[in-house]
Amino acid sequence: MSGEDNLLKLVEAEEPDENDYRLQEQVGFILRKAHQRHVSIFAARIADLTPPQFAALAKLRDVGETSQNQLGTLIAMDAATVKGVIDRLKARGLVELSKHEVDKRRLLVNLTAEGRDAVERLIPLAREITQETLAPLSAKEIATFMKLLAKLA
Amino acid sequence: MSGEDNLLKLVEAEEPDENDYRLQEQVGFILRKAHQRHVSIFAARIADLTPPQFAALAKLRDVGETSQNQLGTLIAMDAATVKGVIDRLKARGLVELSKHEVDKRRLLVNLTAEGRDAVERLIPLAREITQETLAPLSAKEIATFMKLLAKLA
DNA sequence: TTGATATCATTTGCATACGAATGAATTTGG
DNA sequence: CCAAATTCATTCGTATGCAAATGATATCAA
Repeated sequence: MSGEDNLLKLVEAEEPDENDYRLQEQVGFILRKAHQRHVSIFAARIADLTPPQFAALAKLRDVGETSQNQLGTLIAMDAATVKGVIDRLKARGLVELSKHEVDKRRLLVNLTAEGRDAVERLIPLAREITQETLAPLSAKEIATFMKLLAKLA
Repeated sequence: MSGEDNLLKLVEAEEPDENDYRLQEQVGFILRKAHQRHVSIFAARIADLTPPQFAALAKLRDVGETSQNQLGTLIAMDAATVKGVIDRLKARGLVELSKHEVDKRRLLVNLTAEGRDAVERLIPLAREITQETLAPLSAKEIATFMKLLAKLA
């Protein structure tokens, strides 16, 4: 092997082939597909609610009445997005809105009785959705995956 | 401990506490957040193109001219979505459309010279985006994570 | 106290994302 | 060969998701 060959190999090893970019192997692309698959599984099991809508209801069940903005922070939605989600839940009678007595900027959100019933009814299905999403992995793999995924999120 | 206590424990063990559903630990919720983080990193490095738009360009670079539908399959977008993406790329002169000579249903998509230049220029940035997205993980963790994520997608 | 800042909510505009319906063209099966 | 099924593309409606601008209110600091 000549010295030039060694140099070439070295360069290739340090600077991965310019012509070789595999979209299918990029984490962003696979993350997008994995998310799509999960949403699809969700829709198959819970047809009348989207994952963000369910997230809002589940979080309200946890924390009780909160401001719209605070809820958005808790479920990772910006103000514009959370407004749309809450509007639709309100239109369906699953949440109710009220004004904060002291801080007049805040819009308080809470579950209605119907909303609470809905969450309680859906939580078992949500557990199944989680299971089905993770079904391609073994129990051990699931533990590893969830740990690493949490680091990325 | 009474027999009733034992029964209670057994039931709790089989049927995980009804009142204990933690949204923050569900794979779908974390997957959504990880995806959001990636999109945010992407936008910070490549301001004038979205991840789906870049995916279309990168895939066209790989496979050359294809039908709009086929491209959608390759980058995991349904027909309605891919149409919008291609329309916007076309409006910016990055791809060009033509009709398939034989099969008149098909709309062929290809990179323009400008589109090809853009992809080549952006691929190094895309590599950096992948790296930054995975930065919270060690090299070993990255290998593990990508293997498991691929199984889920 | 008041002027600068910060926070909360809303609105607009743009870009995925997908189900469902439609129309045109092709392929398949009898 | 021809009717049925399939494929490709488009359109419509609905739902995130985010940046940027705006207005109202609250907090902070000089």
